[in-house]
Amino acid sequence: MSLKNLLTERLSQAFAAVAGEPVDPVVRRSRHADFQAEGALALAHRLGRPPREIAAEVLDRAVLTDLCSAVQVSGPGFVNLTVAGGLLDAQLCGMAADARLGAAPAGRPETVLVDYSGPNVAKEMHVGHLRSTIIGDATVRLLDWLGHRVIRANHLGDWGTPFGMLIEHLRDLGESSAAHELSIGDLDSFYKGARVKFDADEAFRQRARQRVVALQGGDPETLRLWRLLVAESESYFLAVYDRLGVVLTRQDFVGESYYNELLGPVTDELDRLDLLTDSGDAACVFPAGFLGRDDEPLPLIVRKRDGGYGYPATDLAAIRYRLQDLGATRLLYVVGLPQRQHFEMVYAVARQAGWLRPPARAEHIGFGLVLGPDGRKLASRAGDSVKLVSLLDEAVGRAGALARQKNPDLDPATVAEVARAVGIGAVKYADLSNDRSRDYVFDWDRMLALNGNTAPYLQYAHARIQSIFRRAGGTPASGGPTGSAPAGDSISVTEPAERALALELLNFGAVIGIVEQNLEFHRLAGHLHAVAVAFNGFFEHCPVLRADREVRNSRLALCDLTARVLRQGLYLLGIAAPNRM
RNA sequence: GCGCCCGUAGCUCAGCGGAUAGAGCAGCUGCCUUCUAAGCAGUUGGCCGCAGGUUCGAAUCCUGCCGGGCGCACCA
Repeated sequence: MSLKNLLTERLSQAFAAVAGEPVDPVVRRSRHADFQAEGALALAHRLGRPPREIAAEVLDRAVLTDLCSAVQVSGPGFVNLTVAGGLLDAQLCGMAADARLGAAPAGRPETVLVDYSGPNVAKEMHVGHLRSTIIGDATVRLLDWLGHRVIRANHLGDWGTPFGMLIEHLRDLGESSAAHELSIGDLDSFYKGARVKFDADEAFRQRARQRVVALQGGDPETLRLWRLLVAESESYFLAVYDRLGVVLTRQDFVGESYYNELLGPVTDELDRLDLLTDSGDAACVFPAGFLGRDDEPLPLIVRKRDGGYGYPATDLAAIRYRLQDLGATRLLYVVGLPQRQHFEMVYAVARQAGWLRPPARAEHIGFGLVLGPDGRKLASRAGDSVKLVSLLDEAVGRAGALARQKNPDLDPATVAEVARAVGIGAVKYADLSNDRSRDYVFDWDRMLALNGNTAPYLQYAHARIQSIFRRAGGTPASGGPTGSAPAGDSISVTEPAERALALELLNFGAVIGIVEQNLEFHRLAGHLHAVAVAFNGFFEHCPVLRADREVRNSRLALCDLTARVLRQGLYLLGIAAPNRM
């Protein structure tokens, strides 16, 4: 049990005795002690007694001698709690012996579907896909680690009218040269080539339209060409994901086209349920509570006037499939904030149709924009969106230059490895360390800085620990992302810097539990940063290798535990922790 | 017009009901014969957009303004 819970439990009993009813002691971390209990303040009004008097009586009745080395009433009525060293030691040892580092596995594992990344076939991946891919990846890693059954859903844009134009362009170029252009990742010029012809050439436009009809009609040759486009794009996306270090695989690609045959049946079902309204020849659902301009009810257009289906229909088919066929009880849509209303409407319809029922729920994991230094949406000098691969190349390039400059002793292979870990890690961390719902400013110098709340700072703390173990003449017991339990040396913290580090480390499990619920990864990032800060303080003030044997072993164990927390935390964010840098 | 997100130090951001609002950068000061100074320690800097309200207590909750961004029927 966590320190906070232990303290809460004991204090609850004392508070209940004083108040004559259950009271939350409200235990929090404190600047004035290790923890503080604030419950007396809230109680004062109800009991009509001064809060300090209540706090004093609570302390009188509370059994805390085995948990705290000092307790004190302070300020207007806070109870300040200093955790006993022995308790810290025991907690640290327990944590060190736990492969999960004190993070509770899911109490009730469920099937979670995460919809993220979602690039468009035959189009370049750009910064617009960055956040969804990174946040989705972290979501998948965390929930999977906690023992949930996680289904990764990469909802590719692989269907729709643009494919008429793209397939015709493919035929014009010839399959082999088109495939070549696509396989080298030059999707931009392929798409633009098609676009230019479509805009300028009436004959091409005609062919494109007919091709759309053929595609929707299931013409075998058209489908073959379409599959070629999709397959080439998928290969390209996989290369980008590999570079990014994202766990998406080809099996996770379930594009919009997958739902084509479900569109009719879903529409029929909505009709049977009497949810469908004919509105100007379009088949619409009007979920309650959604109003558009001029206060008219806002429709979700299931079938367009021309008989075609748009993305609302696909999203409805997908949500039904995910709930009914895949059995997901938690649906996470990692999609930009602007689409908030659209998804709220989809969920509302799914609820009205009876598909989305508790305990199943759907959540929009929305996020803001990536801004350039000018405070506007990040764009290239030419004004168009920045290719994701060029962004990653630059990240690795900059990190490599920094690595060579800061640590000239590294051999080229290590530099390459460090450059990748640091460069890609910096980009991901810059994203995940900010509140999802806000826009954030993309700034190379800041995200690659060794100071502050950055990936390199955390990675550096980890590398310093590994350096200690190299010099100690042995490798730390832990190796993988989760690691195994260390040698079993007992930990004993005495110095203030050790205590500060211990208190941060012991917070890991609670933070994981919170992020499991709200998927606010900046809280995990903030925790890891606090751990790294505490470690660097410890590193400065508490020699490890020069200490006497007993202290040395204890500190080595503390170092290993710190490394494991950093490594596991970074792993959950999708970031590598190199052993040297 | 309606709805959503956001206004915290010069800059980039935490904090989202509790004690004197915290980091990093930028500025100023110290610390490398000692486990990676890619570090540490110190210091300067804030009517928490404005105004009401709720509360023993508000940056945090409610209401109304002001400012910025984004959505709101057949493109995804």
